[in-house]
Amino acid sequence: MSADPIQAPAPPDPAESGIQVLDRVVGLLGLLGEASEGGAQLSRLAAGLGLSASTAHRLLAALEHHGWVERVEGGRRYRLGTALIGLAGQAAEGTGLRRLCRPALTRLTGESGETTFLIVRSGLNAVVVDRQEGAYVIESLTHGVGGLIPLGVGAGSAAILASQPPAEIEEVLAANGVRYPQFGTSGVQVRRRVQQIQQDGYLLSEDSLISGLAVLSVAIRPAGHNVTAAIAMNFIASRHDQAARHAFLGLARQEAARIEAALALPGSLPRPSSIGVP
Amino acid sequence: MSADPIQAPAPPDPAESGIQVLDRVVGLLGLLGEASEGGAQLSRLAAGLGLSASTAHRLLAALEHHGWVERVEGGRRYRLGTALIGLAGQAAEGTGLRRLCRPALTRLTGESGETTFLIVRSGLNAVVVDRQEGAYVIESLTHGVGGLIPLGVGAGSAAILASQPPAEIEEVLAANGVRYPQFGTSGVQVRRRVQQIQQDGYLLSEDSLISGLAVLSVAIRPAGHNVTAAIAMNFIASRHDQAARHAFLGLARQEAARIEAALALPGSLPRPSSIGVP
DNA sequence: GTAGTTTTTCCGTATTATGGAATTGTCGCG
DNA sequence: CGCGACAATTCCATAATACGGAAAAACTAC
Repeated sequence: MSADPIQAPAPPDPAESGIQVLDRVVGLLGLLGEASEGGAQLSRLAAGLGLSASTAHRLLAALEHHGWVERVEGGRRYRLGTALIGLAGQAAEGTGLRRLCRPALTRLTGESGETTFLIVRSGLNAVVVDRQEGAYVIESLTHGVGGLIPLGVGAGSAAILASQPPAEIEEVLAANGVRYPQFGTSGVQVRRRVQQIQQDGYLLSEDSLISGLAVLSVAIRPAGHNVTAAIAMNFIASRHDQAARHAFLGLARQEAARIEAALALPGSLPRPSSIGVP
Repeated sequence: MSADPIQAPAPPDPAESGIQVLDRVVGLLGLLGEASEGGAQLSRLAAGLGLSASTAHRLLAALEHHGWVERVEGGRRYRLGTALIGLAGQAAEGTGLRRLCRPALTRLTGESGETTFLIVRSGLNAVVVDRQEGAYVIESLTHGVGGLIPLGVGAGSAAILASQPPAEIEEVLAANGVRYPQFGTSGVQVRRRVQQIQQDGYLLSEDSLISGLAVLSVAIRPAGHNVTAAIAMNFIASRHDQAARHAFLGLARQEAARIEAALALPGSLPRPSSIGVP
């Protein structure tokens, strides 16, 4: 017999890691993240992952014990816990990138009065690591720190994608293809934009997903490291003329260059201080 | 024999949850969070938790697979991964509190030019859920979004503690007692401050941990819910006189009241929109 | 070039998580 | 107000899972 009739040759599910408890926990947290507002109920979660109710319950209880999951006021529904926020803070600080870039973001927001973002790659997504609010809050910009965006969608995210090696770009495009339509774009569009960025070294676009909103982004590509991050700005198109926008672009490129230079020096990342507590 | 000589009666470690893989993962991530900058190496992590090297390796590999852990450039050291940042963003948005409070923070920062924080309880800690940067960046304020502070230390954190039921307060004070000295304070001081807040309903202090830095905080105590959050402001004392500080306090109390009112209405939390992507 | 340390892989074992079944709790409807 | 249906929780025997010792490989230091 050429094929073993009983033992299927272990189909390697890309979502599995070798430790199922972890896979399941990750799955649960993922579902909880999607579940909006009122939280998710046990049975849905269990069904969503193909778990028995008892297993789901046991895992959730353990997660709750660690503060990774909370029960919504009423008592019966689950939601992501605040302990995760703390972990993430440490993760964001971990590379030191946020600390290094914050002054740049502050300066950019100060000069322009617009909202600036620091964005980093995370697998197939880009994640907002820091954000400085501009003078005018743009209502539709709901992506705060921790916001996830498919790699390629949006200015900063596209800039990061554009600075990946070609093979990597193709992989991402293939993997994210199905998600693009949900975000009002397409693989073709993303590819075009990426090429544009590779050519120019930046993105400055008047016609973002939201009409009247201009976007701008510059990738941060330090020499030695492979941190691929980007600085992005979103602003109301009508508030500035083309000259002003190009001025902002210049500032952003300057800040990016400064950060790249700082990263080139070993030990450049400033150390944290533990006092000064709100 | 009165005591069983072999089977110790399962000493219930408060850090254990019933699922050891999870406990160990939490432990690993905790250590990784403390490990600064260059990351942590496998052997230290394993030793820190009393694990065999192989177990630690297997767990870390699985975590890396999920993006919860990354390997620092060189290749051999570990650090927290960006996927956690994404999770946290969802956690922070989960309650809807951040979305609800952001306009308030923006207004407060706009009026005062100072940095404002939204802080929420997380177990024995308070965690910074949102932060709006003031016009002047105060260098020593390193606590960005996700920053962890022992409950009772710092203005916002103390305000949250003060709004807990008395028994709870005692528990927290007992548990956190040993940590206070590390943060330049003491259980006695914290208790005094908490009583002050309970009496006044707010905290306005000129003598924070950092000289020349004034702090201000107001708890958010919605009627039905038990969300205990706080708004805090840190500002340079010399930039304002006492009258101005009291004006800011008034604004903050007003915003807190507005938020409490909004929380009282069911369905008050605004829904997220998925467009508007940096 | 060699000795020592750290990381990674392998694999038999027993500890651990599993899920079916039973119990308790909660909600909706007659 | 009480019954029926559904969801959550607890219990427990089972086997699948994660464990860690040992050996190999990779890397560092000397």
